Amino acid sequence: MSASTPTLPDERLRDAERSQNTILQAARDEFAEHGLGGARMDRIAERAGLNKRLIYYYFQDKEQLFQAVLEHAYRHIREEERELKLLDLKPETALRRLVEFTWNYYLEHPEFLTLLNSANLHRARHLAQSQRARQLNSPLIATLGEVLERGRRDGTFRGGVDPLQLYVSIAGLAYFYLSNNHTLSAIFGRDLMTPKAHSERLSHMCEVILGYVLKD
Amino acid sequence: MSASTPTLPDERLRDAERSQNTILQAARDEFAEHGLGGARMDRIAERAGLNKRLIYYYFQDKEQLFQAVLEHAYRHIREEERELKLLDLKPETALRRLVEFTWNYYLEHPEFLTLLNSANLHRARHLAQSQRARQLNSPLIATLGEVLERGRRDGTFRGGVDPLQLYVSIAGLAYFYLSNNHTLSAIFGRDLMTPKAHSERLSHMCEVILGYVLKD
Amino acid sequence: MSASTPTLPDERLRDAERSQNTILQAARDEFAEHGLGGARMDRIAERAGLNKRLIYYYFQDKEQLFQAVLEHAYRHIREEERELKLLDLKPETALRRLVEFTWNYYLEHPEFLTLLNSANLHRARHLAQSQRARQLNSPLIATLGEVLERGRRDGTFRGGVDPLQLYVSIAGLAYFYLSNNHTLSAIFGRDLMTPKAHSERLSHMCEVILGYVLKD
Amino acid sequence: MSASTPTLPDERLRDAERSQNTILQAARDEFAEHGLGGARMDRIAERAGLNKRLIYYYFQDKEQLFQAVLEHAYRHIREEERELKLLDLKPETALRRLVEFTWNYYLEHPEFLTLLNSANLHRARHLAQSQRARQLNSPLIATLGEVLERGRRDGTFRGGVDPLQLYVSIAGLAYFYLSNNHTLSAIFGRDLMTPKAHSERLSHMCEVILGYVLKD
DNA sequence: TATGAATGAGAATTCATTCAT
DNA sequence: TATGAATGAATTCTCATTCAT
Repeated sequence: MSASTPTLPDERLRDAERSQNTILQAARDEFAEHGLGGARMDRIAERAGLNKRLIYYYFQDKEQLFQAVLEHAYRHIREEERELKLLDLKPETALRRLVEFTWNYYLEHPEFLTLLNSANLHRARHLAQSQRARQLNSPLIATLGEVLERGRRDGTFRGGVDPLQLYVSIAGLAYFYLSNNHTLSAIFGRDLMTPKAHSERLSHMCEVILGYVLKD
Repeated sequence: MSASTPTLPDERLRDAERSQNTILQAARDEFAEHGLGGARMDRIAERAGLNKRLIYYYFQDKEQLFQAVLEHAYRHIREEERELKLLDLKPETALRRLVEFTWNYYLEHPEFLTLLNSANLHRARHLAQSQRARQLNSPLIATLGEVLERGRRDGTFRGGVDPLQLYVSIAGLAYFYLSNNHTLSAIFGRDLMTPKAHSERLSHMCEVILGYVLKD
Repeated sequence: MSASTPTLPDERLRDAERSQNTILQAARDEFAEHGLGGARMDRIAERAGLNKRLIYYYFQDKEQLFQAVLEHAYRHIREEERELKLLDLKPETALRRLVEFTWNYYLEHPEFLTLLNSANLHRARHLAQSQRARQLNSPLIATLGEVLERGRRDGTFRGGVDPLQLYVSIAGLAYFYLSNNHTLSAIFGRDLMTPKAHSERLSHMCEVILGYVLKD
Repeated sequence: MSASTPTLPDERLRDAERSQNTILQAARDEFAEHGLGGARMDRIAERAGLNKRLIYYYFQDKEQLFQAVLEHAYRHIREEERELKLLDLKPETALRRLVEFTWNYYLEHPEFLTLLNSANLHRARHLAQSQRARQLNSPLIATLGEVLERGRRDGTFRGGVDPLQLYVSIAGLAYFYLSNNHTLSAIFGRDLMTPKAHSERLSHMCEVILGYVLKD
């Protein structure tokens, strides 16, 4: 039946790719929910609705699967960052946009945060082993440096700001709030995940970052 | 001396307590290094130099052991925070001191960061189940609020600063840098853990936080 | 023959089924010999000549394995009971045949007795949880009732005999002798398991039961 | 305080004896509820409200504790049987009384049934090792033989009845009903443990046994 | 007599992974 | 490409028992 149609090879390829993607998403969710140590290959197969053996067929083992998931996650955020086109905006707007983007991305992709945590728990060896690690090296720091320089030149920004430090700060302001919201909520008894709380946090972040960079 | 004295019963007590503390420290290290899912009860016993069975004797199971470790870690940082005596200092100094303390504590207690990560991965259920959770609720936010208020009144600080937001920001600036240093280093190709890098980060944090709070 | 035919998939199926049956028999023997509490999963695997993991693969855990064994045992005796075709015999012969069958079945299936003991020690929760419990409800009581009624009508049997009471009595007469033969032997110093003793017991049982049911 | 009173040695002895009895009762309940394999020394200590070490002090190990429990149980039923004074009654009354006693004893001492089951599961090796085993050998069979003989002589009983067979039958009629009531109830869907059901069973038992022994 | 601390051997169960088709 | 069957090495947890006082 299907053997007689010429589209088979392509279809098979597409099926193969689709299977890999299904596995990748299932794995991402499982790793995000349980961490690398707590993730179960059985559950990944179940989530994917595919045979467990297939995971090994495509990804060799749990470690390499995690690595693939991690690469995927990085590639995704990098692509979105590229879409920002910060250099098309005036420096202050660009910076504000970066802060907003970072906040919103973390908010909408909580799995990214836990994946990062897992990666760091394992001392980022999955990135070190990744041949694509360099591709993950975002041009964002360079772009941010250019934004800061332009701002300094047009007099709106102070000078002497290290773009890497600034980037880490922007990320940290969003990350800690979202990644640790469970312990924070438990201890301070305040729900940090309401829409109102979210918008207050974003305002706060903008004030802190722009207050630091803007001249007077 | 103690061998001939009636302190023997006490020593027995002390042994039990010492064993529990030894287990607690070993568990803290193991959980910090491998996360809750990756930690091994065998290794904890080995680290403690005690029989594995004893862990169950004192802590029932892995979950409750983790909970005890977490409570312990929180109690420790809360005690240190209390020592800061921020209200004895003038507001600007107090704030700077809090930033420095936070940075140094995280730097010297990397296990605290990974324990927090694990706790959050499990949605802080170990804190939720802890009857001491409330005691962990540090008076720090209230103290910080008082510092901010004093600064506002004496004209050095701006008004309208939410102490919880500020605390989360201070923590976040330190936390992200240290907790994620492996992925950051891997991706940006810069060693963030040299003494020089550390002192630069602390300077940056102070500038950001004080720049935000100080008037003009 | 089968190796060259398209029955291969079937063989695979048969392997799974065969493995499950092998496990079931090994488990039955182990449970019969040591009770539920004393049975060892390791030994079951060894008896079956299969990997221990496979037991969990097919039966989830020890409890469900026991349940499966119990269902199996009941199904088996019920099938044999059905073969008796008591309604094809005249009442007295039918009753005698039931007594003989019960005695012989218990004698030849000592594992059935200990399985029942284990099941009762656990308050029959394995049957309560069994969805097939009702299927195990043999039509024997109804059949026996019919036999008793026919005997009453043709004047050989007395009336007013509760078939359930009678069934329990028949079973009890055989069960206690065989199930408790070790303590009985130890205490009364008489070997109850010689062929002669067996045939004497069966005679006694027939006399008791038929003496009770037969008119004068 | 207590060291100065002369009653101390006695008191201590009495305490020792009391402790042993407490342990014995706790053990009996635990073994009855869970069987030998399922019983837990920890739970026995807990039930007794005494330190676990003390059990070993008095009973050496689990096996010997079980043996002691078993001996105790046998001694108890034998004492009660002796109280029956069957030889003071006329044969028919004596036999009826034995049936009633057996039923009631099993009904009021369900632990005896499960202890017997455990003992038999272990092939009565605890009785074989017991030096008191012979003492457990009840004179009941001899007594029952005498009752039967008297009945035969006075023309109320048939001859040729083996007292051991009869005793096993009496016990079996009660035992199976009570010991297996959980599986019987589950399968036949009839509650066998109501007072009404109990009295019906006892009537049935008397009819069966006396119907068998009484002439015509 | 009595007890809390400690232990080694084992027991159920889990998990990543491979086999065979 | 896809899958159900099978496995060995852990892993958590349990249990009877002993130590030390």
